[in-house]
Amino acid sequence: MKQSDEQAYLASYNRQQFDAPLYSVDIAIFTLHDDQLKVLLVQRGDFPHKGLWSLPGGFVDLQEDTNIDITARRKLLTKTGVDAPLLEQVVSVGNKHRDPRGWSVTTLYMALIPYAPSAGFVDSVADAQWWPLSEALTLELAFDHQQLIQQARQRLQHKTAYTVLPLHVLKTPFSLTQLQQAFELLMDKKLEKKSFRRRIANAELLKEVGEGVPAGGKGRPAALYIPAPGSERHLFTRVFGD
Amino acid sequence: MKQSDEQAYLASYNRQQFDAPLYSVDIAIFTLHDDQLKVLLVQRGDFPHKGLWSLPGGFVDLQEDTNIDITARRKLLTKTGVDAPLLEQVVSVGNKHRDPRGWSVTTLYMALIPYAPSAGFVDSVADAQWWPLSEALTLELAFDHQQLIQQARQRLQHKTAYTVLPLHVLKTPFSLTQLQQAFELLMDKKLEKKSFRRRIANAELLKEVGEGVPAGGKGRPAALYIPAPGSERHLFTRVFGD
DNA sequence: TCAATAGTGTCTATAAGACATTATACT
DNA sequence: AGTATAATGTCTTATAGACACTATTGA
Repeated sequence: MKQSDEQAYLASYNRQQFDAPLYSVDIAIFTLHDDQLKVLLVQRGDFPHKGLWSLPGGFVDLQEDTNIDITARRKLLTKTGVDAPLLEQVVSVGNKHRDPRGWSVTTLYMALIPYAPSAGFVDSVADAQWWPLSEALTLELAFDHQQLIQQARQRLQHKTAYTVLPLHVLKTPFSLTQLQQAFELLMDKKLEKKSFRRRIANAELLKEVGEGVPAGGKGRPAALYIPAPGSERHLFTRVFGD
Repeated sequence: MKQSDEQAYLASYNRQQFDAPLYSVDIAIFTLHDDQLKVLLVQRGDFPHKGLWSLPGGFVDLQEDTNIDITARRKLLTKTGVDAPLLEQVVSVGNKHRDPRGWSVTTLYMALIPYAPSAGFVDSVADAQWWPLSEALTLELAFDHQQLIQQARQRLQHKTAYTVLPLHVLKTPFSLTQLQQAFELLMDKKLEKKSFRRRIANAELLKEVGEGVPAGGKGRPAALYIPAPGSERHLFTRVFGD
């Protein structure tokens, strides 16, 4: 009978009975290009804030989406043409004022992808564009997306110090010099070459797969590597570059 | 005119026009008591899952709450009598199946508080109770709260390795032995006494404020400490107990 | 003096910082 | 040979682990 009480309650439950906040997801996708950290923005085609640049994102499709990770991936794909298999949740922000339509909550995701494969695709979407982060930080963005970008960037910087997150922005195979440059750009900090290589070598995260041309086309050829399986989940017990 | 277009849009915007997920916050509050990590649970008085134990939490009050942190703090206070000034966001979980009423998103918060001050208060709220974590993990809890507790516990354990989170579960003043016990219980791992004390001393996080009785009432009295201002934000560059 | 708890000394192991040196390619 | 880039050697420094030792209290 307790069981049937619950069923009666659910049968008569009306989701619209209580006023609820708007709920959305937003995605900060970063990449490296021209020795710069770039973020993908889309120009809003609808109100509110029509015409302003913003993070890709949007509302949950209650029929199609089974969870919010899927919502984030779908929104990113349809709005920008970019597919990011590894979206990481950063934070949720919810308050009365961030959206002119009223009380609103968003869950912010972050991801890193190599530049080339997506660039072609993105270029075909007229209103999606990679922005150098330094420029993006000076734009007037929709909603509180300026702050969201900064939170994502902070998480990025922090996590780079004890994970191998930068692996995700490189096309494979890559050289150790390229990997170090990726770390340096994501951390916004120069690293000692020897320390860097020791750390990577000791962790046994990479597989050597041959040789390639050096950076700049001159000099000694560099050994090339691909990530070893499971390497993305490696955690260092000591932060880097302190 | 672009401005007035936007205003016309907002004036005619109907929040109920699109079906939205339910949105709630849930809070996992931990404390230490009887040498055990405990979590605060409330017994559900309403459907769904009436009668089951659950994390305190609930829906946003669009009139009263200005942001979700405030929602979390208010829900915790009204449901359990506990006021936690430092709620930390853990993760948001949203999917089609976690709530029988349909698509639902929750933002999970976590906090640590000293046992005594709240315990009295909590005891007066009939349906709120501290549970040893080991027991809580065997209970049938409402919704996906079993998994939420585990995620909060994991974050707790992880953060204890590079912050001074355990400071928050102690009544001040405390001895270094008590502090070490707090670390050990939160990390679920024994620590070397000398390493622990060296680490704390080097970080200059504590202020000595006298002497007190030793643990167990026997033996040499222990020096007592309080946290120095700003110590809660200290980050170690090397994880502990590895 | 013994038991119990608080606190210190000291040696080793690990990994990062600094920076000099060697290696391999192209012109 | 000269230059550019890749890769390594090695000394110093910082901090954790291990564990023995001393210090201070009450019974």
